[in-house]
Amino acid sequence: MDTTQRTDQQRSADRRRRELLEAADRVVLRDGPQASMNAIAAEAGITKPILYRHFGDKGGLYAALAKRHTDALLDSLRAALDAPADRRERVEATLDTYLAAIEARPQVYRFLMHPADGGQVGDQGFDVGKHSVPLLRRMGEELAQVIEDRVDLGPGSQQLARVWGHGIVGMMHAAGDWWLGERPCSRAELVRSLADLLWGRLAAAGDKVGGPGF
Amino acid sequence: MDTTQRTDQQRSADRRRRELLEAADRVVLRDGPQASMNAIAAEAGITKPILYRHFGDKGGLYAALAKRHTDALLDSLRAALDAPADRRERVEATLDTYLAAIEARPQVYRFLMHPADGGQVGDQGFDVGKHSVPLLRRMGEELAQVIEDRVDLGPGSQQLARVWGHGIVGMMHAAGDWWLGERPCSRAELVRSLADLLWGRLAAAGDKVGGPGF
DNA sequence: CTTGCATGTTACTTGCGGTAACTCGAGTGT
DNA sequence: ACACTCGAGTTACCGCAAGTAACATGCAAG
Repeated sequence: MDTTQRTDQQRSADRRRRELLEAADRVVLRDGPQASMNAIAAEAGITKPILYRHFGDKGGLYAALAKRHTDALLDSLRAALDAPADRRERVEATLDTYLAAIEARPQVYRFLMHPADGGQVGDQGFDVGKHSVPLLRRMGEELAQVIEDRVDLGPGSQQLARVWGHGIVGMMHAAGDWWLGERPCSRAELVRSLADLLWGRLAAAGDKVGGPGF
Repeated sequence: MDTTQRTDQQRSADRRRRELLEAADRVVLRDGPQASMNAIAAEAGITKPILYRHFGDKGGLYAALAKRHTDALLDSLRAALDAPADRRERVEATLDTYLAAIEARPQVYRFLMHPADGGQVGDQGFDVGKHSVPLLRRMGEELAQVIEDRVDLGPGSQQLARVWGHGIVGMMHAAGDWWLGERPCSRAELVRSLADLLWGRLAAAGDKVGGPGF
C-alpha cells in the first residue's frame, strides 16, 4: 500500500464526489431543497447507499453543496471588497456583486438562504439550519475583518467592526431577499439606496411636518 | 340553527384552537421545530387527526403558531417605533426592544427565524419557509411605513423607505442573531453600535493608515 | 487461485405526515 | 321514550423518504 496507489484511489474518490455534487446540484436546482436522496442518486446514475458512503447523511450532502456555492460567492465578494478604490465605491461594488449573484442564480440563492430544509426528520440529533447561517456568518466575519483592517474606528474597533460586519451583511441579505421577490426597482437603484442608508442619510433627513397630526 | 348556537360552537372551537396552540407552543419550545404532530397531539391530550381538522396540515399549525408570536413582537415594536421622541431615541428603543425580546425567549426566536422546518416532506406543494420570511417581511414593511410617514426623503421617498425598512430590519436581525449566539457584548453596546452605523459613522471614519502596506 | 477491498445493488426497517372509517355522546324533533 | 343528526375523538392504515444491512461484482496483489 504505497503512496501512489493511495493517491490514485483518493483522486478517483474525490472525482466521484465532485460528480455526485454536480448531480445533486442539478436536482436541487430543479426540485428545490426538498429533493429526495433517491432523486439525487438517480440523477447521478447510482443508488442511495453510495451517497451515504460519501456524505454520511443528507445534512452532510447539503453542507458540502452549500460550501461549494458559499466559497464561490465569497471569492467574488472578496474581489470587490479588496479593490483599491474609494470606500463608497467599494461598498457599492460589493453590494452590486452580491445582488448580481443572487439575481443570476436565484435557485442557488434560495437553497443557500432558505433551507426550508428537508433534513429535519427522522431520529434525532440532526443539526438543523446548517446552510444559511454559516453563509451569513462567514460573510459577516469577512466583512468585519476588512472593516477592521481598513477603517480607523478608534478604541473598541474590533467589536464595532464585527457588529457592523454582521449588521451590514444582514442588511444586504434582507434587502436583497425582498428585492428578489418583488423587483420593485433596478439593481443599481437598490445599491444606491442601501449605500445612502449606510452613509447616514437616514440621520441627516429632516422630519416630515405635513403629516396628519404627528 | 340560530345565531346564538352558532356563536357558541364557534367560541368553543376557538377556545379549543387556543388550547391546542398553547400545547404546540410548549412542545415546540421543548423539542425544537422538529416536534412531531404526534408529540404535539399527545401534549394536548388528544390525537393527530384533531390537529389536522383544526390546522389543515403541519404548515398550517406552524403558521398559526408563528402568527401569534409575530403579532406579539410587532405590537411591542410598534410601541417603541411610534413613541413621541427624538429619531435616534426611537431607533435605539426599537432595536433594544427587538433584542430584548429575542434575548428573553431565544427558543421562540429560533423557531420563528430558523424554521429548520419539519414541513418539507411528504407529497408535494408544501410552501416552505412560511414562518421566518413573513416575520422579517412584515417588520420591514411596518418600518418602511413609519419611515415614509415621519421622515422627509424628497422624491422617490416611498421606494427609498421600503428599501431602508427591509434593510434596517435585516441589519437588526443578522446582528441580533450573531449576538445571541456569541454574546460578545452587552445589549446596550450592541444597540449603540448599530445606531452609530445607521448614523453614518462608517462613512465618517477615516482610513486606517498604519496597516501593512495597504 | 484466492484474498482483500472498493464500488455498487437490492431489500429492508423506522418513523413521520396525512387520511379513511369507525365510535361515542349530547342535543332535538316527533 | 326513540331514532337521528352532528361534532369531537379514536384506531388503523397508506405513502414516502431517510437511513442501513447484507449481498454481489470487478480488480489489484501474493
